[in-house]
Amino acid sequence: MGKLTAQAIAERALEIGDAEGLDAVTIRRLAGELGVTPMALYWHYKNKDQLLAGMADHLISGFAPGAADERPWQEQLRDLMVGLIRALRGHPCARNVFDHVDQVTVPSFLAVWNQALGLGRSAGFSVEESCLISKYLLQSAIAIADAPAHHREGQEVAERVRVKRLGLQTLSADTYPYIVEMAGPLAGGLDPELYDTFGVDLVLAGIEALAARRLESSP
Amino acid sequence: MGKLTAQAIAERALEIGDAEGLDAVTIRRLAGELGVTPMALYWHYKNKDQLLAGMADHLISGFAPGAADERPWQEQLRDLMVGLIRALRGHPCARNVFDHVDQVTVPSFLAVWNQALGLGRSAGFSVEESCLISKYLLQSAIAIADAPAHHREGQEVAERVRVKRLGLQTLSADTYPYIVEMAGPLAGGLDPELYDTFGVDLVLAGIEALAARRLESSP
DNA sequence: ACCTGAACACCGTTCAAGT
DNA sequence: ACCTGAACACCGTTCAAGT
Repeated sequence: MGKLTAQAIAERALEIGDAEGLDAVTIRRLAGELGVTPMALYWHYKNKDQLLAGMADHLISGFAPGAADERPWQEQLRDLMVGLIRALRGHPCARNVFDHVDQVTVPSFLAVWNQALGLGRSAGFSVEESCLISKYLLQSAIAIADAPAHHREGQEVAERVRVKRLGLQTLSADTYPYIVEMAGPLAGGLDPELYDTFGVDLVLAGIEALAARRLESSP
Repeated sequence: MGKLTAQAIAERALEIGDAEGLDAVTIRRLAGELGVTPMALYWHYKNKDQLLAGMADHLISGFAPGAADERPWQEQLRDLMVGLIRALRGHPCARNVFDHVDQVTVPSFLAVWNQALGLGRSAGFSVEESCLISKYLLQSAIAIADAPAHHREGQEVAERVRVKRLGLQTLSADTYPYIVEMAGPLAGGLDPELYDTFGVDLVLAGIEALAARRLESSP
């Protein structure tokens, strides 16, 4: 089979993480599946944090944002967001990976971030505001990509949703009336289409609204 | 000293997590600090996940949202968000805790969530939309509360920000021009005031904009 | 009800050594 | 350059036993 390379290790780690959760991604387990000694991995990654960063980089590596063009910034920001979501979709452990990683050490993520920063600036936001907007947009994209509604519609995930819904429905309807009422959608039974469009719309609507406020206060 | 109770254990765990990071919160370490055998903790929490849920619950327990009143929903949603942010502020490990916990198992979090759901409904959003909005608002609040700008202004955190900024500044200015330019604010050197107000404004502006769109499309 | 002691099956990582 | 072997200092958790 293929040679043992940093890339191959990260890919295998993602397979394990997607299938069994990030906790199952262990140096020893990973080495075992790759038919190698645990220490072999330390040649390619100097520790587990670096491996996680490698996984994060691999997750985004397929999505290189094109150079900024002449279209309105709203459109480009939306493309960036849906592109990122699409790249992370199908990797259930993606969000978990990014939670454990210092995003500043992930080159492909920095590339996307850089693009978002530029678009924020061109929308008329200050340096500080652009930082906040971009952080917020990227974080929201990661969260949206993590929608349970989209994870491979396996039998066992449907079962987990069912259990979760039942758990919510059996809560006290006096103290948590709305939770009980909306147990179905809350547990993950949402329309995937709506989840994506609505989430992206929400983020972009907020950014656009603040951009408009900026313009009217300092014309 | 105080008796060994689930509450006391969660408090001590939060102290460790806030001071040294969540990884330092270990059953054995925690038991040691409490002057007790590791197994003693298993009487109060049946496993570590339950302990983390207890920590999450303790984080929010100080913030009980008042019943919904007659004020406009925008105002109440804002109060809910800033209240949650204030409750989590000063607990650097809060975000990490919530990342590891199934939020549905945290009663005090469910109470806040329930409130947000109700306000979403009263804003005219559908059941599904209210679910998405509330999830999004709560998640954003947790992220905003985690602002590095707010963590106890200790010497060592200032040093970490400096190192991070330098790391960003020494990146290739060709591939990441905006990142390099905005290294300062990106590394965490933002005005705390701006961070909060702008973040909350962003989320609420998005929600309000979508509420307005709903009204005009189905009057 | 509340806690201890000993044991099990794991971790990440270092360090010296092999080829 | 790339990988192995043995060892260290940890983990979470179970299970039987104490009071």
